[in-house]
Amino acid sequence: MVARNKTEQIRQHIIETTDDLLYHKGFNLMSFSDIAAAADVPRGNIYYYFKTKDEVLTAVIEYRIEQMRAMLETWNEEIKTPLERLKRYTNIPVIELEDVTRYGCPMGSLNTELGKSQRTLQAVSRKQYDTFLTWLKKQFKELVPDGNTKHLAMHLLMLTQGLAVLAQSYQDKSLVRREINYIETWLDSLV
Amino acid sequence: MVARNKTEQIRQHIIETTDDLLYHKGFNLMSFSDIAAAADVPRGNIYYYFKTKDEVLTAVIEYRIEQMRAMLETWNEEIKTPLERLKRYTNIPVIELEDVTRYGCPMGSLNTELGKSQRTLQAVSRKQYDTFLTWLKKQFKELVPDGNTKHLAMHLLMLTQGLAVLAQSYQDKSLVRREINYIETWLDSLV
DNA sequence: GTCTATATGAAGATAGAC
DNA sequence: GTCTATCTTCATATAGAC
Repeated sequence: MVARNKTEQIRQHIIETTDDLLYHKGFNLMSFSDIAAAADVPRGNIYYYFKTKDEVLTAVIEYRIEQMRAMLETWNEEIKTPLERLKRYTNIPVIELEDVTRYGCPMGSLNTELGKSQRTLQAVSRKQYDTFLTWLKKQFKELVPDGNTKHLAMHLLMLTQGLAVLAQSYQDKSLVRREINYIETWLDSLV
Repeated sequence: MVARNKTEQIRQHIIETTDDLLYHKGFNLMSFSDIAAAADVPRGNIYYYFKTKDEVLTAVIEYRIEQMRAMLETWNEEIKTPLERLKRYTNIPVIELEDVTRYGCPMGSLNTELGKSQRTLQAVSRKQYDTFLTWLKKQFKELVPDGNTKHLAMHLLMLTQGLAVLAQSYQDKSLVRREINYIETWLDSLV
């Protein structure tokens, strides 16, 4: 989605700065004041672009999913084998090591927060998982045609989520590297 | 810790009702009004027992850890082999299936929430993990004396955390059962 | 010790001047 | 379209009557 006029540009700018803010503070501790300050837009103006905080969240999730799809599309083109593609996915926490050990997984931490008592919003957030899962299933289907691709995709996602939770809790980078190695070994064993 | 006088009894009662509340709503969405209502204590009275919300949290975590220690002590006495003890731990999510699929892991979800921008409180919450990890290390030490018990304990904890995150996100009970089976197979393979 | 009333601040959201 | 001033609500926290 390309921002056309000025309103669209500012709206897009708010979405992009709020993306980080949401990751760093979580949804419930992220206020409109925070959003306005981060985007450098006057406090009351945010309401011209978004009616409610829920609407901001939805827009940010949509933006994230667009980014993810573009990334996965690039991987599809540039990485030739499903095994290497799965390893590329697996290595996200290593590449994002600083952020993962500090703030956890952007998808997982948000889902966990919203799942308690904001399930409508959690359903929105969960679409991030869905996007990855669909792609992961395709890769597993290519890698092990006879396997249960749904379970395999879920399993891999689960491993990365558990690792992100503990990596953040203990600020432990070596745990990330170690567990990612295990996952790669497991992927190799499937071929 | 046994509640002696009436003040101690009420304080203890507040802690126990807040334990569930914290699990179901999370820390930042749990208000003093919620706490007072759940414990059936007049709103302002809570401040007679706890000066701040942080203090309530600390008391609840201490209570949880007491409970955990008692539970682990019972397991030590009643379950004879380290393998069976580790499987007993592993099966917590199956036994707590309704809660885990609805609210996630009480330790993990709290750690994730507090880890964003309340790291002092997160350090308090993390002691829950520490308590389990210490016990898990002991069991692995007995099971595989030559293994890296610290890594094994972390790995097992990580698996249960990942499973809780996804189980809650998708409200998926079969995922819990399936993944617990994998973990048990893995434990068996270590012997 | 117990409870009510209230102070204080920050949140989400809105009205309306420019 | 842009921004300020403000409304309302609800949060944590306190003062002080009983």
